[in-house]
Amino acid sequence: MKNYWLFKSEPAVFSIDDLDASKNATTFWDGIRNYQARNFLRDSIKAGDIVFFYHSNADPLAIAGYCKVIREGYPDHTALDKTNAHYDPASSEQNPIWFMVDIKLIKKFIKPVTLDILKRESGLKDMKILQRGNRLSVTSVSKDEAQIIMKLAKA
DNA sequence: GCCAACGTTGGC
DNA sequence: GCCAACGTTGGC
Repeated sequence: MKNYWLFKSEPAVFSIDDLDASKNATTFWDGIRNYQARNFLRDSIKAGDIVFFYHSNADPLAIAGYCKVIREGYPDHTALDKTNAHYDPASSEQNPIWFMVDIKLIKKFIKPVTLDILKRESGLKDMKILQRGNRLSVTSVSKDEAQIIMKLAKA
């Protein structure tokens, strides 16, 4: 069964346009250093799942498009790279702590679905991203929520 | 730039 | 194992 997710990214660091410009519009989602998000990446996110791409710390704050998971969880090699900002000395090739998936851009929304719009939609009031204080950068999205978001993107 | 919320760290 | 201190996130 196909599941839905939402990944946050600061466009100043990596935007949906950066993804669009990547080879095959595909990237590995590296640098996640939070255990709850790691567990999703390692255990729950499956090939074929849909990922909404959210721009945080941005203008506008919005879901900018969506992607498809084309490779399931595998070790995040940036954790082993001493020169990388996300280097973690506790991780090793034998015992990787951090994981990532590969995603491919499917569609960049013509009109991004802004946070304001999401907030006004009663069917989305339980979305993780709308909960006060939620900082988790990888969250699950229900099928109903996903359908509403898709509809809003076409509106 | 502010600051609330949260996860992590480390002393005890 | 508790919890205060700290660093980070991210909307405003």
